[in-house]
Amino acid sequence: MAKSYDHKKIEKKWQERWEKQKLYETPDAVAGKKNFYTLVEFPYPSGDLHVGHWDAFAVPDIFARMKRMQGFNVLYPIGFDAFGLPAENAAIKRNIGPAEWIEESAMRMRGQLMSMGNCFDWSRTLTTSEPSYYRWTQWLFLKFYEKGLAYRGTGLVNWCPNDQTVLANEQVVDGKCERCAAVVEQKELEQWFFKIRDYADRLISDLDSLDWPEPIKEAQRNWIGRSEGAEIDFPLARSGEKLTVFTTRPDTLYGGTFLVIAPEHPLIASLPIENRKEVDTYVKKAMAKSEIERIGDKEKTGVELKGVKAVNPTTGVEIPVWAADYAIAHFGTGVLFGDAHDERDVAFAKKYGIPLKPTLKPLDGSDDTDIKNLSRCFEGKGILYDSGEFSGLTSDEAMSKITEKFGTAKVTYKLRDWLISRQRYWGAPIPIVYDPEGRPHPVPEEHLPWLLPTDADIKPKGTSPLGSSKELKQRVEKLFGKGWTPETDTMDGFVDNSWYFLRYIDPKNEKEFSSIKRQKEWMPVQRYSGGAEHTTVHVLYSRFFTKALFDMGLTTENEPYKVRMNRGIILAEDGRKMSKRWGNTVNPDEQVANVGADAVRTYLAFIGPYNEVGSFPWSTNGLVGVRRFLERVVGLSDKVGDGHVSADLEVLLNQSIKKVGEDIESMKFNTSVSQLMILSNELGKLQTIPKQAYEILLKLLAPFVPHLCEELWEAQAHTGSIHLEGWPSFDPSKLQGGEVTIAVQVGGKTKGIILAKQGATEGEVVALVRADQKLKKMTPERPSRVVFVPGKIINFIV
RNA sequence: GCCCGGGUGGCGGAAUUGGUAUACGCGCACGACUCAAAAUCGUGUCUCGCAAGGGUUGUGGGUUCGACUCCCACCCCGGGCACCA
Repeated sequence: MAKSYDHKKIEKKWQERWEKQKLYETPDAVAGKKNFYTLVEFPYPSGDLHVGHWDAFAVPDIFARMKRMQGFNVLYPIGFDAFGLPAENAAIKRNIGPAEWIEESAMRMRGQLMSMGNCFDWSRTLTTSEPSYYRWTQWLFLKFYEKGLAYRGTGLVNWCPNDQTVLANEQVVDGKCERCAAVVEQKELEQWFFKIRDYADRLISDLDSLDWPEPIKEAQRNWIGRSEGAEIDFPLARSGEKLTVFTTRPDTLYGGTFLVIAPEHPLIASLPIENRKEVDTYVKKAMAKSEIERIGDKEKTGVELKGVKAVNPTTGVEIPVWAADYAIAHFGTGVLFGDAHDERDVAFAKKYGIPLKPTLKPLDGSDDTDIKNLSRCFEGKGILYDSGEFSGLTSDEAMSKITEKFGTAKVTYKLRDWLISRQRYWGAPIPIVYDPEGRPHPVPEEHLPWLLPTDADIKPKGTSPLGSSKELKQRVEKLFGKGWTPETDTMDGFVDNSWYFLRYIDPKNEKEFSSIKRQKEWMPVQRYSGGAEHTTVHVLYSRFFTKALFDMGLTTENEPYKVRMNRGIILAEDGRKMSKRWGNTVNPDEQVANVGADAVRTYLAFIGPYNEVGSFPWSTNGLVGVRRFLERVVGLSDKVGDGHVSADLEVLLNQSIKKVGEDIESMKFNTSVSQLMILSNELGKLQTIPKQAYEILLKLLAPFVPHLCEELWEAQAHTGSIHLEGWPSFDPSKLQGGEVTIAVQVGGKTKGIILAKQGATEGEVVALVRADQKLKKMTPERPSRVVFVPGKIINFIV
């Protein structure tokens, strides 16, 4: 009869005791222990924890706990990402103030987080919307401003008509707002930006040295979108002006028969255009289109800038200039030359009857009539002709030579500077004030935190809510003088969370945002896991922050995260995404009430490989299976006694210690759980379970099942916490028993297995096969060859 | 279109990195216990075959004594970028 397993009682008991004993408070340094920083993305206070949160926080806790047992001083912190759109929208939906909402929901979530039984150090917790935190967000803004990395710029920006604010490029997914899915519009506005583009090269090249999964690196490279090419000046005929184009294919320059300028290009306004009215109409129409419409429109449109002629610098030929919306204002120079070796240029030229001039033939010398008569567009690299002194060269040879003669080598990026202004209330106020002439000035440090006023009308209405605050207006006039006005935009929430990991390690510091001393003790983060959707947003931004601060001497690291991992997602039982709309959500609180936090944690660990991004359907049956496993472990304790550890059991114990430890280290929790099941199944077969063996099982299981293992450990007459025990070590010489199984093959096909003593020679194994009734018949008597892999395979080749 | 992953039972997934494919769990079937059911325990469970045997890791080829693993071509799924010059 198995002992009862009252998870509610056990989990409550140990959570209280841990808190009382401050078991998980992490000192900055412990003699004889190395510091180890492991991090998970902190939640925004949504009011309720869902299964995804359990997957995000309770599963990596297994890793943190093993590291603790392995003798590291482990920091596993948690806090709330409380500023920003999600939190504010949640508050507005419930019709209460964001500050109240944050307080209320953070309190409830804290309780839910506690129920996971994680080894979070709550003494270091932080909330980004608290003045003690955001004063440092503002301080960092001022540092960026000082270094010219924060600037005010005018240009076309993404505008979400639903959230009533501008958005960074990273927050626009397929032309829609990532939060509310409204189609994003383009607006010409003056906004604050961070110069992340200055770091584009380093953000790419430093990836090489990082031990990160390739897909994450690749996604960042794609996002930054580095292109090498050349800038080439095309002088305008009968004018001192010129248009500069960017191209990645300077080898086709001789065939450049027209220029294309982006409709939004500011230069259009100043060019001597004869058909000004027509052009202006086109520009207006193009700009009214959303990004989605523009991309969706396969048909290219454009208008010729009559009266404007550019000169191809290679030939001196005058060529027409067109405005067309397939040219993008913010890529390269916003101007390109059209030629016969680019599909888009050819399609455009054919539509409008612009002449084309092919200048490349295939490298292999194959027939190129179809290319010459323009029935096929050849985009590859080839051999040049009709290209002056460069005729006969290959594209690769010609590119650098033509660049040298007519232009300058240049690198450009898809990445745009980070737009950080938000026309919303719930964010850190940008610490800038304007003098009566409208010039910006930083708010002096002594006035930080530059408090978010409480008297503003927070409803989003397209202009910054802070503009409605009398208190802020008066504050500015009082401090700076009559006619001075405040900046009324707040900062993007992603600014707050670009540096939070540096605050956990020095959370109470009132003099610095994060001291170098603490950074030296803790940084870099050894393991960082989070959602795949943050790859080109938060992860990129925080890398940029770290690098910028590193250059200012404010951080010790050039890269914040030693290892970054993206987590998969937990689907509903029906294989779809969990959604209130489908009514298929799983409430973790209910599951915890039914089977306990320990079972839920272990089930999520068991569901699939944590180190791979996948989608895993929830299975209540699977959860029950894990609960049964834990009940069996409880049942085992009845049979624990002073038994002798057999040779076979010793091998299994050593194998288990190795497997479980290694798999936790690489976040393959599913296979460590499987090994623990194997071990406990084997122990269950014994009449008496040696105490020593049972206690090894408990220690290996403790990171997964922290409450129950503590209870069972105490029942074995221990007074200290199992979580303060050392992680078991294995003896590499005892990973194999005296006997090994050897597969017997004929021509590579397995016919059976044979048991041989460890270290058996080929002759001995052959003799065993000959002695086996069944195998004797199947194996050739006179094989042409025998392949023998000691301890593994004997292969008879006919 | 370019670039990353991936394709293994009814399902989630294993496979010591070239060496017994399908571990572990779920589900299912049968049995034990029970008046019965649930729970629990036991046995079985890739496939064809009564068996002896044979076949099987998306498809087709190749390398090798031996391929889920390496190479080539193709198909499909997931993800990133995308009128980026």
